Amino acid sequence: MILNRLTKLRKSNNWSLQETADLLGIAKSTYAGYESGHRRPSLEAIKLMADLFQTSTDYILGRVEDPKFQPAFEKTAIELADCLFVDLSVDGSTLSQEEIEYVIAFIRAKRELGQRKEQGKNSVGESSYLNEKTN
Amino acid sequence: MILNRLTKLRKSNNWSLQETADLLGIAKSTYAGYESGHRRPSLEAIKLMADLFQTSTDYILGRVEDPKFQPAFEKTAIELADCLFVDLSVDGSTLSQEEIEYVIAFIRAKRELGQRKEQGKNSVGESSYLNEKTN
DNA sequence: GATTTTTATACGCGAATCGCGTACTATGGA
DNA sequence: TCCATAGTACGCGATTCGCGTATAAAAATC
Repeated sequence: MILNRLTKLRKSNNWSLQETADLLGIAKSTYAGYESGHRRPSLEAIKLMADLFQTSTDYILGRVEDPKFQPAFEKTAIELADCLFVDLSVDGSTLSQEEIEYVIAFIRAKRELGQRKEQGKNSVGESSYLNEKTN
Repeated sequence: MILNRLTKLRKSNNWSLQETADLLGIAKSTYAGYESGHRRPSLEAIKLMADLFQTSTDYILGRVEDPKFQPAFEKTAIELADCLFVDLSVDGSTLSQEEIEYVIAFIRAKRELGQRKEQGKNSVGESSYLNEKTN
């Protein structure tokens, strides 16, 4: 069982622990225990969560990587806050959930400051300093 | 959890209860309890059986009908610097190439500062203290 | 047919742990 | 400041899990 996945699934729906627990019909502390690793869900709880999060028990238990039964790149645009299908990485190491949240906040702040670049456009200008790290 | 499925899976391999229990590394009476319904498997046991019988936990738990239905196993790790083929977005608007470069620089700077502020929060695996300075 | 081996089922008990209530801290808004 | 919400952690009662063991049926061996 992979702890981060539950948290990620819950946050992708913008649910609090209390909300999620209510939807599952269990106590908040119980569900919180699942996410923190203090408690492990029963078989029923696993199934309920798979239903609620619209994924599979195999994904929650860590047997498969893909939460959905569809290709990861079906969509061309991946919303960062909702990026369950892929792991993003920088310099080879995967971004943690917290880092992703920082990035989102960073982007928002940057846009807030009036740095409004064209949004739908892609200027494919390769930058040189990005490739300084070689594997 | 659907009782008959375990028995069918076991017999399709022509295994006895003892054989199956040995393969799973549990007591015969324990596994027999799963089939008879007297006992319910733990999360580990469910995963072990899914592996052994080459099916999914969802099938054993009765969430899907097809025992051979496995989700796509495409490991999707996107290196941000190389993700020209997919669009990332925040709040619905696509990140420009320049923004992505800023994000990469942001992440690198953040990691450079040493991310020891968080402890035991996200542990990918069992050891949470081991990977603070790996490569 | 009798004896031994294998298979399947069920019971009882000690140990493990599940789920809940509760308390605590941190954060943000009125 | 006060209050509400979010997240975390602890203790306890009750559930039940996993094992050994016993029993019965079936199969195999002689």
